[in-house]
Amino acid sequence: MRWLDADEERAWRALRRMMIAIQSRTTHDLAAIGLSEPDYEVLSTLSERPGRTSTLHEQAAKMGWSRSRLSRHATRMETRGLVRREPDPDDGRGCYLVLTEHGMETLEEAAPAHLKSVRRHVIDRLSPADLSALEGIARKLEEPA
Amino acid sequence: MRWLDADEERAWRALRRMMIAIQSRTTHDLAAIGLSEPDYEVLSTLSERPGRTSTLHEQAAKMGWSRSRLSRHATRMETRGLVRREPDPDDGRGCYLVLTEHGMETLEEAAPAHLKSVRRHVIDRLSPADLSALEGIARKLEEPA
DNA sequence: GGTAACTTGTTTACATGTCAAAGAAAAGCT
DNA sequence: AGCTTTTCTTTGACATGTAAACAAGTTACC
Repeated sequence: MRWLDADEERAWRALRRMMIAIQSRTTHDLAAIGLSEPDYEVLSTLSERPGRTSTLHEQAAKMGWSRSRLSRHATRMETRGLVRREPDPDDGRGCYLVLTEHGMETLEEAAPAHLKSVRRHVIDRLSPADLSALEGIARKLEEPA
Repeated sequence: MRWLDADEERAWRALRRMMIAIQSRTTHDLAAIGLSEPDYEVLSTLSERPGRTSTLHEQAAKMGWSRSRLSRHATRMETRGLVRREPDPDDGRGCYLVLTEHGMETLEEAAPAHLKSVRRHVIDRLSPADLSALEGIARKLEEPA
């Protein structure tokens, strides 16, 4: 068993703290405008679809969520008027998730704030060289297996 | 409002996917030996203390948790016999959290598996140069403000 | 057509986190 | 000392995630 040497240990700890910091800061900024990170993700991925619509399972797959999670979250967002469900005429089991007008307006209001948050906490802290290095490293780490 | 250019956008997306991947993989590996990420964090930070002990609020501060969260988590870990509470003789409000023998054994069994997981998903995927660059970038991003 | 196997979305039971407020104890001030 | 404020832990109410079971619809294969 080879333990982490000092460099590896420092890098791993810094990485952990970085992930927690980014997560909590962007979440906090979004919360200030009444959305959670998952809310924002649903709204933004849905808005990129033709007709602002997608079946639940397709949407869940695209976001990497369980169907159960999306079903629950959709219900919560539905009660807030951000999305609505519609039956799928081609598949009696299925069900479309549709971004409502209110959902679209909410997203359009939230997007600049979220962008500002990402800039402030991430992008604007790094040089172009850092950013490019980070992208390369992130790609190596996100790879499956 | 300045939007993200193509490079920034790619870097941000890669970073998000990276964070999710690391999180879910290390969590998954720990779960295989019966511990959650928070469990492991409590056990390992507690084990580094003299007497394997710490007051709840000190421990919470060290981990960056709310006291409420730690109190609940400690209760759950207590029912599993991993830690136990002891009154603080110097402060009637306070309460020590003590790593039990079973908690220590569990940690000693989990540590190599967790190390292997970190190596496999992070450290061993990166060159020493990458690792050093990552540490520098992470330090910039974790900085407050 | 008929049946078995799979998909899709929901739901139940539970794990885990948050916030706010309660209760007890300590510290600070006069 | 006496009173107020703070600190520490816990708890109630609730938000949100998972895994497994379920009902209903679709598909595959004979």
